[in-house]
Amino acid sequence: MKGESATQPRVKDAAATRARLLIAAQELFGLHGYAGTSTREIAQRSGVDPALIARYFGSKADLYLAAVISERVGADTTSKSEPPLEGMDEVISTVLTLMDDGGPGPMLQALLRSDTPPEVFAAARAHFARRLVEPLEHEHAALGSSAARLHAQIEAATVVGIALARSLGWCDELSRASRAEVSELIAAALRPPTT
Amino acid sequence: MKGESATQPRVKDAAATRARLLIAAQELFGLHGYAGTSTREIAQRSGVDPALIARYFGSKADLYLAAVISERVGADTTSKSEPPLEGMDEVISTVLTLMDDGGPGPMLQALLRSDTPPEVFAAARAHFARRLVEPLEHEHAALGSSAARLHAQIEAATVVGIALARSLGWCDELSRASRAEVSELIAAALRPPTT
DNA sequence: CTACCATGTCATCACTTGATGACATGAGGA
DNA sequence: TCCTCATGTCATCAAGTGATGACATGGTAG
Repeated sequence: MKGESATQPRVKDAAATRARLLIAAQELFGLHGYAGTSTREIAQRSGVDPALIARYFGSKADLYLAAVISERVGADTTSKSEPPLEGMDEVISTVLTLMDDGGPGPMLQALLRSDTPPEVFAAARAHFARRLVEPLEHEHAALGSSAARLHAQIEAATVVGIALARSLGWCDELSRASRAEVSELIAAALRPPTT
Repeated sequence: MKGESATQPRVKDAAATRARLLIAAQELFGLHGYAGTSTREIAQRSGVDPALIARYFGSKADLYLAAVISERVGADTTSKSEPPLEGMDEVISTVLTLMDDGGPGPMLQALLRSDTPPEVFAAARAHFARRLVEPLEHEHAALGSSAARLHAQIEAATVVGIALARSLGWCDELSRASRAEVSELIAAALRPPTT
């Protein structure tokens, strides 16, 4: 019996330190990207010795990969189930919310930057397709729309573009507008012909 | 009379070296961002000694700033006139074309990355507003649309988002689609109510 | 109790970065 | 011609990078 309580931090707990590193990595990579984040920063933020990154993840690139893969994008990653997003409105509000909270996130950073290791980029791409494009594609398919995939990809890119512009502060009005308001506008812009 | 011909590279020509540095900086910063590009890379690509960056621009950050400011986004910067883009269609095709040619470009890189020096970010923001948002805003205003500014900003973000997704290879179908096709789809998505 | 091994700490490596100043060179004026 | 200074070259610095291996420590099995 281990006998440790969850609230009291155990002095030596490999799983916990690994998790702390992963969380800090997600936050920092999500904010500053791969090249813009040093392993020492990650270690400091998580209160862990830098050398443990090598022990638990192998290298900085591997840690980045782990951060991208285990990132929450609209669903829990803790539970394997990850209920998929259910349609345009949910995709929009999810992306806007996540972006407001923690910036672009590792997945988007990986997609936006060319300093991303190819492995990581592929993983991020797959993530993007599965969490954002697929729900939209299913919605299109259900409505009998033609070229469902392409339209879904365009919509996903639109949502991401607007969320980026808003949360990174490219435009005054857009950044000032409330999340609900922006949600409304995106939905209106993307859904005129149907219904 | 200097007596040099334009085609023959002069052995010592401050203006030419400065220009070469600036062009290389625009290309590399546009591809790999600020932190992802080293001064030595820029120097090597332009065939110039790294130390001259300091001489001609002061520092890496200053060079970045110069690269952003003097970047072409849909118009010549060489001539002060810079005829503004004339409407949605022109904005779309311009952004798509520039992105296909040279990647996101310094301005977008500056907007996308948080490692951007504040000065540079401000300059990029201004550039974004002037070259992309304003033309769209005028179009809206001309049509008597309400909230012209906000709508213009959303449209600009949409165009940029889709262009990013397409040129960076986030989605298969979107990246495979021809520029004309994508142009068409964006225009169709953004212009349903009017006309 | 003791010995072992997972866990954590520390010093340090080789390398790259941006930046600086001393020096070489060549063009143009006196 | 010779001087001068803008221009270009080079060696080098201090700081920071990712990574590695030796060592300390403490929980736990025997």
